[in-house]
Amino acid sequence: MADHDTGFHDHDLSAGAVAVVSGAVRTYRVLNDGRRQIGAFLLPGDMFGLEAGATHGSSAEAIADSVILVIKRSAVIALAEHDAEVARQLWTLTARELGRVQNHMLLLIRNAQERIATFLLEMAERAPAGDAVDLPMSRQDIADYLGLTIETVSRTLSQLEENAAIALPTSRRVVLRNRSALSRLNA
Amino acid sequence: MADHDTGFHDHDLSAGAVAVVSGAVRTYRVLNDGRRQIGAFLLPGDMFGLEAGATHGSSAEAIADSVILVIKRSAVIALAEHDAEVARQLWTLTARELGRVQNHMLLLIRNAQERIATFLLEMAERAPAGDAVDLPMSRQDIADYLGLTIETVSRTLSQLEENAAIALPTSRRVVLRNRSALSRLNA
DNA sequence: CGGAAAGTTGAGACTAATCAAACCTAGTGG
DNA sequence: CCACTAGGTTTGATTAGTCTCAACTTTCCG
Repeated sequence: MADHDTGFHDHDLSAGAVAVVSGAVRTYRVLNDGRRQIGAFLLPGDMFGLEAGATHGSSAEAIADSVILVIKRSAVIALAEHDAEVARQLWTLTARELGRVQNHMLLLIRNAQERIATFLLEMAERAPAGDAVDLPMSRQDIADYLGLTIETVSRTLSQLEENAAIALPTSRRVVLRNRSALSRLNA
Repeated sequence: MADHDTGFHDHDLSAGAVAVVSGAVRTYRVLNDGRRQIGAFLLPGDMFGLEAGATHGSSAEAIADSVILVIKRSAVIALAEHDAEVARQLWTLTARELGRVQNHMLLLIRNAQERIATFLLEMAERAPAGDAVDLPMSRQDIADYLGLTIETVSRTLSQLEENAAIALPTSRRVVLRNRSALSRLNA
């Protein structure tokens, strides 16, 4: 029922769902005109692809060296046919994902500073602990997640650094210096 | 298990879900700063509020004179405990809603013309038939659904009328004159 | 080292928001 | 039946925020 894979690329989720063991994965959809919208960043412990019969054309892709568990969706669904508890958990999983996407939608009607602030707080929440966050993704990924351009992402991070809300020891490492300032932006 | 109500106002969905019999309903969330995001417009036959344990603070509100069925969520969930078919349908419902929200999210990263065009095609698809669409909602509702301002909604509709893509006999009535032009905008 | 890729910064263009005024349209009361 | 009003809508002028295009800087790796 489960298989594993390392550093996989461009997995279309039609056959299987994925569970991230280590590393990081992005899920995304591509519009006709080439624009890419990243739906989620998956960190170790996260799963994706079991939620819907049709996860609506989403694909998944490793960002960094990752260990991934690929799960045959058909097997899980067959299991749910006979086990009410599995069925209930699938529903819960889908409902949770729905809530996450609804929140992400609210993010997209806010301005650049608010989006970045929310993103940083979100990542910090999921990271081990403390105020230092290691971002596994590129600026382009952040941009596609937040509906912005790389330039705006970069500029906004620089602004937050000037305001002493964060520090950027390296481009992939962010230190939250003033969480309440960030929270104020997190409407 | 079900009750009915006419012209209801401001229903918070925590206790019950709703099914629209006639009229129209909007579902929405309000941000801390007062901005409102409309999640969906419900037309006769549509349901809402059974999807998630927590539909994440959404409320529902009638737009026009409506007949609404209010459903006790707890009753449905109790039913699903014992009936696998009901459970499966709840899951399907949630999955479908997830797909809808994902599409709505993609809408929000597009420009005003594209958002309006997509919205009009979406409404036309759900309306009885033909090229004439009666919008049950105000410009403010459309704006809050699309993440725009009323002025931009109004201006964009006027532009589409100038381009002969649509006609606006009255502000609430839209005639699709050139669907392919609208579809071209619907990336 | 040296080159390529990723990230940052700058200047200008462009889209949508904001602020403000004018314009319907549907009710209301004279 | 006709002004009058109130709400929603449209239009206009200006501003603010983000994108685009371009140059420059840093980091990563051979």
